[in-house]
Amino acid sequence: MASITDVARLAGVSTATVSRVVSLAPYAVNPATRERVLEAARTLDYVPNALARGLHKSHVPVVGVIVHDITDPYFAEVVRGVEDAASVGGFLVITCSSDRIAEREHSYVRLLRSMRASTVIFAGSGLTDPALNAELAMHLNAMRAYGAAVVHCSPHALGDAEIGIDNAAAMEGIVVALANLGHRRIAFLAGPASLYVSHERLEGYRRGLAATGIGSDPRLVVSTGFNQESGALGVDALVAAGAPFTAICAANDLLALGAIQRLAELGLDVPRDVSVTGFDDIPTAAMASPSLSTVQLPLKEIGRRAFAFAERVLAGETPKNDVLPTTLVMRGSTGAPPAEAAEAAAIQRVPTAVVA
Amino acid sequence: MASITDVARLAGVSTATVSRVVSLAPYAVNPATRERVLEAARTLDYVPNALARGLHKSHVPVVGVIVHDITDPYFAEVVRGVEDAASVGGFLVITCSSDRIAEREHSYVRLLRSMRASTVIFAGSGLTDPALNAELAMHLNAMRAYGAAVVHCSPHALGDAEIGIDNAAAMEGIVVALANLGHRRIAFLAGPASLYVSHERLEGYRRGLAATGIGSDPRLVVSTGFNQESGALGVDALVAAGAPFTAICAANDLLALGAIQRLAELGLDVPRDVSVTGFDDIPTAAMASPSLSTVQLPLKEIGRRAFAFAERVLAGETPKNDVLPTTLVMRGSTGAPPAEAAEAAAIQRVPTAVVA
DNA sequence: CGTACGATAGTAAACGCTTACTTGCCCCGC
DNA sequence: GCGGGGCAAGTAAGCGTTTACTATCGTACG
Repeated sequence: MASITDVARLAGVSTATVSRVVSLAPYAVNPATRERVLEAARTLDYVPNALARGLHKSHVPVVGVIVHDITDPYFAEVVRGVEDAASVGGFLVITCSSDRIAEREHSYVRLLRSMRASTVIFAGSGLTDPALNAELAMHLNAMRAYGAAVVHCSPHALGDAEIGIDNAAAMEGIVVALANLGHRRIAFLAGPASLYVSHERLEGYRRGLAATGIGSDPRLVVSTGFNQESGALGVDALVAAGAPFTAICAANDLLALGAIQRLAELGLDVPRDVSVTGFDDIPTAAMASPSLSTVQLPLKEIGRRAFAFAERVLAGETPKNDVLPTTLVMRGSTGAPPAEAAEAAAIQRVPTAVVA
Repeated sequence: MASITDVARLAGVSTATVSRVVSLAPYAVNPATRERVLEAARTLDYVPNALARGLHKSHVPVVGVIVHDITDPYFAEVVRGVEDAASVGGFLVITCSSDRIAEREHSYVRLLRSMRASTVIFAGSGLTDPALNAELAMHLNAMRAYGAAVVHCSPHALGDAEIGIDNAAAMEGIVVALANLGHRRIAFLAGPASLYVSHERLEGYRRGLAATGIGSDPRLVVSTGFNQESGALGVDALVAAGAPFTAICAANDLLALGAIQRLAELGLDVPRDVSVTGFDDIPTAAMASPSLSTVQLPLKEIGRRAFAFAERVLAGETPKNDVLPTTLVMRGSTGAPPAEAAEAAAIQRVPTAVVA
């Protein structure tokens, strides 16, 4: 492994000169000398040591992205966006799947700090865990102290996302759309209460109800996980609660997909018997059947912007926070509620199916 | 940012002692002293600088995973497996989406090398690009020279995967299964010819045909991309080729899913008119409709094993290569071929649909 | 003709940590 | 009583870069 010293020796110059040419420093180097250095570097297959460079500069061109689970298409998209933006500047992207476990999130951030990552992006929502958030704050401040940038793509303990979307407004929109279709009994699969984003989306659901004059029924709101299985479980909980409903509004797509699956198992047709909506518009949403009505988030763009934001912070600027637009996309999983009689029939059918 | 010097000063010991306790070195340190050091470290919120440590050790606990696209569930699963295994040892995982572009792959590996990553795992198949492979070989050798481990999860230019599956055998199995269902005209969506894995799967297809005494028809094999859109395009190509078929065997799930979609648009029912099979068993495969018959790969396990393999290499051992088992899972997208008449009808219907 | 300045290149001091070597003690056995 | 051995801790030499200072050489200018 050739080092800068070897290159310097071969080119017959000092290491300072080599450094100046290979690191593209804004320092005048005689073109002839420069060429000689480049030639030597090529001959020796010299690749600068980023660690040594980082040791000196106090941080390395690495951005850590904390996600809940890279296997969740939502996060995969965001990470891809970050990667695309980061790679043009020669930054590497570290993904950290926390599984929403405070301890894992904390230890990942610590690791990122020990690596002197130049930026950490929280792709998912923050956890409502005071102990974690205190620890986190310490690490993040230490990171900022050595010059790192910190970006959130979702609400978190310390406030709003630097790059985000208006969760409440979007959710309100989809509830209103459901109401416009004629639904009055709209259930809500709320996601984990331990996530800030769940609260925002629930708030949007409530606002949607209020905006359309629909009274809220606590039996129609169930707290869940954030994956497909939770969607199925959520439907079971709703059925067990006993309050009739003609639509299910889920806090994310995975939940909605799971709900549709369970509904089918219960013999209920979507959207004939029950309409279902998601949130996020992950790639699968469009290709599921029925295709899912949902709110489309510019996931990749969020990732790209998050990195761009960090880049500006690293450059010493103080960029403004950004709220990206979302768009409602109504597909096959929503329709008018069944006629009064049909509705009653559908509801009655449920208990039977559950027993079966 | 407290450094080891600060801790040493506060604890009233030398930096050597601090290093010995915080780096868990196998060196006797008086328990009382150790406690004093730990206490000082805690007070100062000291986190060791991994760069400095790595500069000395010649590599850092970072593993780079080269994938084709992190957004592809196949790779997301593998990466997650690597991450799970890596995180227990305090390793960080860098994901690099190459999009199967030689230049990107090359530049990612170079970046990983400059960061002195301790291991690089190629999750996807190698590209059949001589220039790239030569460059790659250089970097990989340099990395091995500083102590890094290199692992492949798919066939590549230099040989078999250290951790892999038997692509040909698995593909042969699914073709045989189709033949057992009664299919004799089985088309193949082959994936990109630029990937080694495509060749292996094609080979399996051929073996399956041979094993069941079905003659091969070149019009039934079409080279494609590796994503959903390519699957749709593949169906179009097959239709254009004009040779009748009752089943489509795709080189991966995404392709199969795209094919099913296109088939539906052409008015063909799966599996009544055409059976379709995939390969990989990504999460979506089971929840698509019809659910996809495919070959299940232990994706996460592959990731875990790949890291475990690397870990052993780093420890100086020479682990054996591993071929993981795959399992055929027949679901809703496959069935018996249509009766002779129905088959003829289905084939006849195609051209019309294409025109429409 | 002396000087100051621009253009280049070199010197050497960090950056934070690990570790081979050295030092200082204390205790044991002859 | 003293040499030797073992435990603890310290010293200091790197690891590969960057960069603030210096140094050198012409040359243009007063």
